[in-house]
Amino acid sequence: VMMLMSCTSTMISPVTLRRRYHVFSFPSLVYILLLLIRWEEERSTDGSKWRFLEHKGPVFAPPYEPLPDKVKFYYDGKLMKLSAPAEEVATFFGKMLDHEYTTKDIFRKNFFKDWRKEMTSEEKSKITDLNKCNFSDMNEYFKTQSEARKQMSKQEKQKIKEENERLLQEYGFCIMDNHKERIGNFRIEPPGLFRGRGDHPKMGMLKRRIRPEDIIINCSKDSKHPKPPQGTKWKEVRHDNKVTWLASWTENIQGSIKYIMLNPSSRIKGEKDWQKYETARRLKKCVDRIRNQYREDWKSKEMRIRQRAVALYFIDKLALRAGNEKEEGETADTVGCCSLRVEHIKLYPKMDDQEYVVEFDFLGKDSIRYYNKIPVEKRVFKNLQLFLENKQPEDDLFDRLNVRMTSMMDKLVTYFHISVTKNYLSHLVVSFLGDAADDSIPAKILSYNRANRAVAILCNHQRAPPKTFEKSMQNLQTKIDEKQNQLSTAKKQLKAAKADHKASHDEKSKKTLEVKRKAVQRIEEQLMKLQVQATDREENKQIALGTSKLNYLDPRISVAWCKKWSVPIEKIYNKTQREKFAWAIDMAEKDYEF
DNA sequence: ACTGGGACTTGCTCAGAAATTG
DNA sequence: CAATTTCTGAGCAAGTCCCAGT
Repeated sequence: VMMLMSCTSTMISPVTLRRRYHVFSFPSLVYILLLLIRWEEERSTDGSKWRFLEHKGPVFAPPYEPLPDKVKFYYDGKLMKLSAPAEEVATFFGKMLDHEYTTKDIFRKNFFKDWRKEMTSEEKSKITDLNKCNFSDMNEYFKTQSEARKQMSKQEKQKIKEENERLLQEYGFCIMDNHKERIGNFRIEPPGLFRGRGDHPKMGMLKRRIRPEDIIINCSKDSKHPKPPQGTKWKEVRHDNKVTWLASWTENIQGSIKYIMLNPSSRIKGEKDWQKYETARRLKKCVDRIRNQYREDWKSKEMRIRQRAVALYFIDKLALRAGNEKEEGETADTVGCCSLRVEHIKLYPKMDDQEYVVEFDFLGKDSIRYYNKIPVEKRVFKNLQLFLENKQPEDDLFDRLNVRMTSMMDKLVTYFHISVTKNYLSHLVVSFLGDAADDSIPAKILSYNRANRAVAILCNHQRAPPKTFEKSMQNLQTKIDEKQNQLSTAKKQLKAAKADHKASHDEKSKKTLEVKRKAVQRIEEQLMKLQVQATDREENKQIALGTSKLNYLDPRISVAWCKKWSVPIEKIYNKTQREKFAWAIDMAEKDYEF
């Protein structure tokens, strides 16, 4: 713990992230002026996040449009006209008829309960059984509608696009400390049915419509405050520069607060991101000592120290999440390291040719299954046996341990989670990204993706193989075969051309020879590209790369790697990603070391 | 010291855009 | 050019962590 504290105390001094603003779309003189002054400034030390903040407030969901009369609803086979509020909620369900959710008992039960609350007393007395409700006409209607939307003419589509663009220009940006910044989510979430993931006890509940009266606005005192829609009022307007959000409201399912915040490309998010990697980098310096320490702690007299040491070992080795406690019955039953229960692990003193194997099987974040078998050190194994003694399956594995047992524990776990995993992961990448000297660009990118994949696998970022995977794989294979045929044809032609040239030695045959040679080369390149693509896709079948690329890999490593091997940055980051990582692209030189 | 909840990051899903193919 | 496949971003749920109040 002391080691960690000494690590903490060398915190980076109040962030000074240099940021250059290359792009301005704001057509005002002010911004042209700002463009000329390259802006580099100190952040304050008192925890304030900004000095000036001005925005136009959120965009609300469009009001409910009642269904046309031709769309019918039947209860128990009989036609029924619903009141507008009841009808609106009914349409939420009607839209989802094809979704698996609507077959789930909990979903149906929760929906029905909340739906009844919106009914008139007359409706309430009639509609008592969801199974007797017929939403199929509604469902049909919405399908037709979306079909119609797809069939719209180019001009109509263009018009919608322009309208969206206008909304984005008006509400999608704010001014924070002299800069125009993109807002992440300026639209208020529309009403609908809550779609919790996994076995969520609240799935199907009505997510109510948010009104201006629910919204707290946050902006500078001296800014032009956003105007609430005509005839309405904000819940509150405050001026809190210790936080980064522009607006917030309380959601009715869990009672938690939702926010309107800036886009990842914004200064405020970029700085935070940069800080995260800097913390991880600093941890690199003391990680060895920490590892030695927790190994020592496996022998501690105190049970809670031993539990902590084993938990840390898991987090370190397997990149498990910390596992905060959560309220029972409020969310799906998922766990992380510290909240593992006896039922989630199995111990095998011997398994095949390995000793001391621990088998993990539990639902983690988003109810994604974590399944893993790993051999551990004898001492860890013995400790685990000890922790399991006299316990029921539903008891906590680490019963003496609480993520927040002490503030020290907080720090420790925090460090491990954000640092060790991430730090370690970045290391992994470095080693994977090591040598790419004479590979072609596609081959280099393959090796980049492999490094990315290694991280994703460690973090258990799985995905279901895409529905069309097999087919698209086959298509690719066909293409490869075709290319191969093409290649052999081209090679034959080349050979013929060579012979021809040898025989005649004239200019014309020389030219043909050159052309053929080029053709072979080109086809070979194309073939190679396809083969690399096939390998990449095959390896990527069950793994989602996005999250680790966006949140765990220090972008400066990627950028440096690109510079070092002359891989264009566009090959690994798309436009949005380049915006998010602008700070890293600006900062990292080819010799950057994590 | 403890705890509730506020703030912010992470991560999945799906619709629509873009690219590719026939 | 339409049909199909792939990619991208928006949307929002679900985590983590920290701070303020007791």
